[in-house]
Amino acid sequence: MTTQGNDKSTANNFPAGEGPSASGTSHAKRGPSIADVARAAGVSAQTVSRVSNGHSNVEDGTRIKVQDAMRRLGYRPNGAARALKSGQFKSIGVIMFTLSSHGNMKTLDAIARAASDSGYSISLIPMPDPASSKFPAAYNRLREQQVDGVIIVFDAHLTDRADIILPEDLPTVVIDSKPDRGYIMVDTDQGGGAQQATEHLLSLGHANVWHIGGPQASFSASHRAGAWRLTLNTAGVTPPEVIYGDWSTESGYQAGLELGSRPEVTAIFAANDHMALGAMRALHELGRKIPRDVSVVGFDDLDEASSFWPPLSTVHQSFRTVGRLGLELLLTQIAGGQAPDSNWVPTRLVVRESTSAPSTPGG
Amino acid sequence: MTTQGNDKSTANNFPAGEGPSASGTSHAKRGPSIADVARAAGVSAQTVSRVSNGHSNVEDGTRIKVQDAMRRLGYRPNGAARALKSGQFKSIGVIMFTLSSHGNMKTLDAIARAASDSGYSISLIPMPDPASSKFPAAYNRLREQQVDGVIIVFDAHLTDRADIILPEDLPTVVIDSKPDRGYIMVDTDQGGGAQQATEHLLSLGHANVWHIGGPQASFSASHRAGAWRLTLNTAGVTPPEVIYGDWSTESGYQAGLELGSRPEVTAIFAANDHMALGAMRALHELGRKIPRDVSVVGFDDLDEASSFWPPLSTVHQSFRTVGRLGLELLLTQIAGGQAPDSNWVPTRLVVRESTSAPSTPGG
DNA sequence: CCGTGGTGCCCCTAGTCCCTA
DNA sequence: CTAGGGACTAGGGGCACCACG
Repeated sequence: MTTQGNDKSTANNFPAGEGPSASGTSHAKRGPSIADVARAAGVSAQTVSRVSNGHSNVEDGTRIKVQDAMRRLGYRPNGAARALKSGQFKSIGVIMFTLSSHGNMKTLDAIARAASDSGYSISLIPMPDPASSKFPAAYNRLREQQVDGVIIVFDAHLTDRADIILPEDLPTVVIDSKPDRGYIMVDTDQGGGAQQATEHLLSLGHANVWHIGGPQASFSASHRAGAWRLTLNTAGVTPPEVIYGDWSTESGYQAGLELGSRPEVTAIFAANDHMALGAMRALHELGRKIPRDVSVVGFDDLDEASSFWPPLSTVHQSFRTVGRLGLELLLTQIAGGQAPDSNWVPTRLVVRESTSAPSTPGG
Repeated sequence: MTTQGNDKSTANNFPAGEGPSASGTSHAKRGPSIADVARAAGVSAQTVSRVSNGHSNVEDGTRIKVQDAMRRLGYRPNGAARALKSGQFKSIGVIMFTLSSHGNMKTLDAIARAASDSGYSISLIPMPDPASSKFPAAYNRLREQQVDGVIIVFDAHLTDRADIILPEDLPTVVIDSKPDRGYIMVDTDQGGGAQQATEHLLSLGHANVWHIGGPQASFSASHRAGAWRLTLNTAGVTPPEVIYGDWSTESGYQAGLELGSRPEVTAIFAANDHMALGAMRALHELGRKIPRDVSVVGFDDLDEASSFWPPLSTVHQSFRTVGRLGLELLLTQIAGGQAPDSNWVPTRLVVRESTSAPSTPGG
């Protein structure tokens, strides 16, 4: 008789007379559970579970009764309980260092959409501090949340990550241009893009191509610079010295002031659109016409690039494809499959009005 | 011998003889549980729980033993089990319509950082389709994930959302400029910003200020246009007709071509920086000097705005503050508190080089 | 053999009980 | 005797497994 429980509210008797419901957790509103639905439909909880998971061996009449009860009560399966039972949460963690960059945002967008399509949700962990010391903490937080896998988006701006160690017990995909250590990586084909840009300028008749590089410690930047150098060498041209920026428009501006003051400079390949924008501003100020006096090519193809003055010729990279592919590779791993280690997404040169043949013969 | 368990791991005998551990869920790698830690440390599971939750009544020696065992085993509390027990998952759902806008991204960044600081994680649901029909599905997915609250970021670009109904049983904050229906909202003070921009141009001596507006169905856009109109009226100036764009640089370019061809136009206030950029491109093409012939003010203060040609005077809005405040209001609700309905975050005018006094007397 | 109901367990923590100093 | 601290138990919601008609 102690646990008589003809309805739900029973199942434990309180020794002290106090009302049980007023104990602390008043704000945690719990929705209807599988048991409530079962009671309302006049079936057992297991049958409700079967309906909810689309199992086949349920009579049509029963199924309809149950679905009706679910709708009436506004039942939603409890993901936490499901995760506890199954060990899978249908959720993936995304670690990002900053959202305030065009590429990261696009990538995140693509990951989120692809995940949503696959029935996964995204748990986002921002890492304001690129210090590797904070890294394990982020990983641990994701593990606590029972994520099934992790995508790490290393920012192109991030420089020092030599000592970041990835745990091996959680499927992981890294979006970054540093293929080693045996993890799965995806990134834009930085080298291919830089080659396209450089070849474009050479084919227009420029005798040489100057390069405004990203920070030397950045892998994407060094890939771009390396391919630029190789392309020039292949064409029999001696690469001039690189002017290094830090990806910002301001650093591009500084580099532009320096290059613009040298009359032999007729073609500039900037490692990203922001620096290209800054360089163009410097060229404007120096009175050098674009593209008549100097041609400029960027890298990224920002949405605004077509509205720069003049509209910027640039290398388009598909962050969408990178994000989608990253998720795909992660799901493959989660399913226990083998994914290829290094994955490069091709770029596309977009020619606009910041490039033309040189008006004066170079050199 | 089957389950001999001479130590505490016992407590249940398996009816069928099968080994219990080998049952089916092979792919779901489960980490060490509280029981494993307890066994390793030679204490009970409850003591481990107390240590892990920082309760006070644990002897120092015991605590250290337990923490040591945790570290050795790489133990992480299981968030799903915790959520199941407590009803709170320390997780916030964020519904966004697009990440591909500067403002949304900044806002998300701010929300994510603030949430992280408060020990909450972010579950991101993208809504590619602004159709309201998809809306309940997104909400349901979040509810399944046991989120403690929801932040909805309505995109400024989104037009028709008349029939989106917010559930009442989950704390919700809306980031948008449409204060009604009794939900909690936060947004930039659109009107105040537009007023600052307009007053700036008037105070420079311009006889009138033309406006390139955002889409008419956008609340932020109509707030900005309304305040611009009111400011002109207050100054005794009859507002000219608005040229409507769709926030894109291209639409700004079109508007710029139209306004730039009219010699009486000496001052333009564009409803966002992208349209201002497009308009400036049109003015360049038409040969009208900025700011000598025409002054231009934008709205947003994009990072690149200082590198536009010329550097753009614009209204700075703090997405960071909006995001942070939104999260704060949500946490207040989750804690059962009362949050103010309408919250406006002030703007700041940033004067750069795209504005000056008119060189010729207007009109 | 199919459809249904009953039981145990996923992991954690609140509350209570019990032991020791 | 009290007080402090460790151990035990009971679910929280859902689903795999078996038993049963």
